[in-house]
Amino acid sequence: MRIGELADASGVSTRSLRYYEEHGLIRSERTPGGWRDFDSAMVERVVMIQHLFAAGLSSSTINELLPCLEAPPEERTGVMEQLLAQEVERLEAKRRDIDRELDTLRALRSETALSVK
DNA sequence: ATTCTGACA
DNA sequence: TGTCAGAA
Repeated sequence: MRIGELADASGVSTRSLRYYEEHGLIRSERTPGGWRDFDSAMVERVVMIQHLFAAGLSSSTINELLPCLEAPPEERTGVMEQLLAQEVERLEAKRRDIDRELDTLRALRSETALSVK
């Protein structure tokens, strides 16, 4: 299938599909005319990648994760569990940062409110 | 009409 | 990531 068809089938823009390929997340054949030719089975893989990006993972992390997700459960090593645990930790740290920022802003706002009255 | 690459008021 | 250009 061509890139436009894959885009329609997966809901991922052609721009993103080319980006995925640039970063080695997906592969494609080329027609004599130079057009990308994807296997229709690529649809689910692309959707998976989209979800991982939405979770804030980097393309390099996704690249490490994909082999694990596609390998049969028996062959899955602990790297997947380790990577995911690491991402969870990263997001929790980010949340703590945001909470800190909220505290300082709320404190500043209450001070400001008092002086304006 | 569709895709390709490269670039960004 | 969108989008536009210029070419195929």
